[in-house]
Amino acid sequence: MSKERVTVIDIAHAAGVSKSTVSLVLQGSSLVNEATRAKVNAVIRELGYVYNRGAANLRQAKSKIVGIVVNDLTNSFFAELAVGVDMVVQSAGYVQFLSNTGESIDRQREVVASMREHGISGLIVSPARGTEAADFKSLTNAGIPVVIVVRNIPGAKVSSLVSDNLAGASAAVEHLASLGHRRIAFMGGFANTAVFAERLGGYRDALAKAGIAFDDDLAVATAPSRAGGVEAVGRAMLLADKPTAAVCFNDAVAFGVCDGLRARRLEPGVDFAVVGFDDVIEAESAVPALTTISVDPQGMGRRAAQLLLKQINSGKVEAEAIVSAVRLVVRQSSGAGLDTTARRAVS
Amino acid sequence: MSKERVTVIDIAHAAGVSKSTVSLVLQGSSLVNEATRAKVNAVIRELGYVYNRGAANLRQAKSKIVGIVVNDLTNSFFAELAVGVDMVVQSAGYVQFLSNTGESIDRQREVVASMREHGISGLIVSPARGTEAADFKSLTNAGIPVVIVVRNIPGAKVSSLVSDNLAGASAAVEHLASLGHRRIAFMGGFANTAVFAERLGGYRDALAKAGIAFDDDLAVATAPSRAGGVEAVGRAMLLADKPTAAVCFNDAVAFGVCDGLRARRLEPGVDFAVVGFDDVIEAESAVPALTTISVDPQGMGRRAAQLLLKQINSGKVEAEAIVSAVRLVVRQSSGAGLDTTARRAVS
DNA sequence: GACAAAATTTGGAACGTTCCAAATAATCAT
DNA sequence: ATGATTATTTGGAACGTTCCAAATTTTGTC
Repeated sequence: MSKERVTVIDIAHAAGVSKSTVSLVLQGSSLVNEATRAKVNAVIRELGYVYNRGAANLRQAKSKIVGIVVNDLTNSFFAELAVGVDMVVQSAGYVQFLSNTGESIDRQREVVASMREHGISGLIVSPARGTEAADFKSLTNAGIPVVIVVRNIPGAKVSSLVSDNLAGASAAVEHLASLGHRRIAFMGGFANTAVFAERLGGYRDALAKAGIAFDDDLAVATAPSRAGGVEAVGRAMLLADKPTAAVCFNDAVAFGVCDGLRARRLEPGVDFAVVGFDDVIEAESAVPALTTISVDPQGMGRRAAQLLLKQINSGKVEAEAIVSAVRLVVRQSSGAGLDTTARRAVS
Repeated sequence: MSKERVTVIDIAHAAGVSKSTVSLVLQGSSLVNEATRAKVNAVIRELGYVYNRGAANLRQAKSKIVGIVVNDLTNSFFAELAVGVDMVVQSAGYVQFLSNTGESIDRQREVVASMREHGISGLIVSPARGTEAADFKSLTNAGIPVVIVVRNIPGAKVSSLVSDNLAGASAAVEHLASLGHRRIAFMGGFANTAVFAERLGGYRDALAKAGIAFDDDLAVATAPSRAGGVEAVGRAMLLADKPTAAVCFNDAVAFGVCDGLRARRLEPGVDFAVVGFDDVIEAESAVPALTTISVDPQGMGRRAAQLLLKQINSGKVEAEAIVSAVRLVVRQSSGAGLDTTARRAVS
């Protein structure tokens, strides 16, 4: 077994029909007679035929393949985003190329080019830092829809789906202020990214609205990781006028901040309030459970995929910019009592 | 711009050569004259030609595409595994289909079939629970190499790459026993999986070797997640004769155990020793840093990919079973002092 | 300048599908 | 039965590449 590939012609011979008829059956056409359809299907099973999509694509030039490239799959936010995409892509009968760039622009360029050669009919990308609008020009010129997620690229004429970073950070600050905090830090994140700028912007806005002066020392930028959170809390606690609360760039940073606090014998949620951003799955089961801004990465992945599929099917590539609503989820880490289910709509 | 696809024939015309010559240039053949090569390459750039791998595959039947399917991308162990695979696959000029099954056998069957139709030339799979040896028969019959990772499937005639679960759990127990613990629990994991059986086996072996009787109450099976860890510690602490240490099914469980301990005002690494399994990235930066069995998922991903590529290139599909060595990484959570770098080879 | 040898180039014929236009078969109304 | 409809089936000709065998050009030798 396993010598030659079984082809549509083999099926045709064995079933005593023409290859055209077999093709019709394959695509579930209603033109073909019920009896022949059954016969052909039987032979297909019997000979163990497997459809060759490559050949089909060659003829029809529309491929049931999409690409997804993320900047850091190691980060569970992006892993969940990918899972969300996977879900809808899969049930639409598509299959996805997935690649990780690890923030490398070069890798990103390579994998996008490679995916293009392989004939993707759409691309979802969470761009590496430093990606420029021009980097997707060639795709869009070819009429291949592109959806940018998470990080927006100013000036790119493609669809985007980002979360409402401004409103989210703003709500976090407002929440902390309402609990009486005045020295609220902003911790973590690389300063030269759009997402950072937006979240920091929301933080400043809300501070102003609460009548609290912005203090440059309280905005401590570090890597957007758990280790970065540890570092941030270390730096902030060196200040003469220490903060009593922090809104963090993301949940990973927030977990790091909790770690750093405990290393200093401070109990997060009791001695110091911390709010995260993203609401990754661990946020709920951590101790203390993390108060955070829920952006539902999996949902974002699903929506991005739906948007992409819509564009693929509708032929026209009309850029659409969606900002995804976000909500504050109050849990223990901000010290606001034990009601895990309290939630407030934000945007 | 962007009306018709630019093809090899267009290039040929524009460069004043035949399509065969263009094809030769494309594959970097040494047969073609340096001057013509330059000319052709210039035209290729000028017209913005993009190679159509689908068409090429059709002719040559070998595809520069591999598939990877994992059972839970949300789990950072698997996300890292995927990143490892991605790295070597990418630099070998391949591109990968990646799909998540979420432990669904049906999804797994579907995506594998779909990938097959798309012409993958190899598959790496971390099988969903309940996968049977027969499920990959059709792939291997067609001469497509398959590498099973993480969870072995008894009886499957394909290559596998799993970590040395027995030696790992054994080393963890030995470590705890050497610190004076006698009531050592085994926490987390679904009881009906091969990995669970192996780790529990290692636990029992080491217990016996240390002259400690196995106590059924101390083996508490739960979901292999953070929440499962919280649950496990909850159940164990109900016992009259409480444990003083635990080796956990994996790091996620271990983190949950730490959470659960803290919720009971016990400090992990001080009042109770915990050892994880996997050594995910967070293990190092958590507080307390987690003593764990390092299996280096990214490294496993890389090795799996290398093994697969080797098999793809060598044509022959000779099943190979690799068990990947594992080592104990001693950090704070087991209460063995503060030397983070202490490490011991295990298998 | 003629011949052989080496280097380079080149037309088809694949690869496995889908599509089109046209052929054939079945059904219907008269 | 007969012609008109309608339902089904069917041969090529694509799609964009690679491969083969053969043709052509260049180079080398005497």
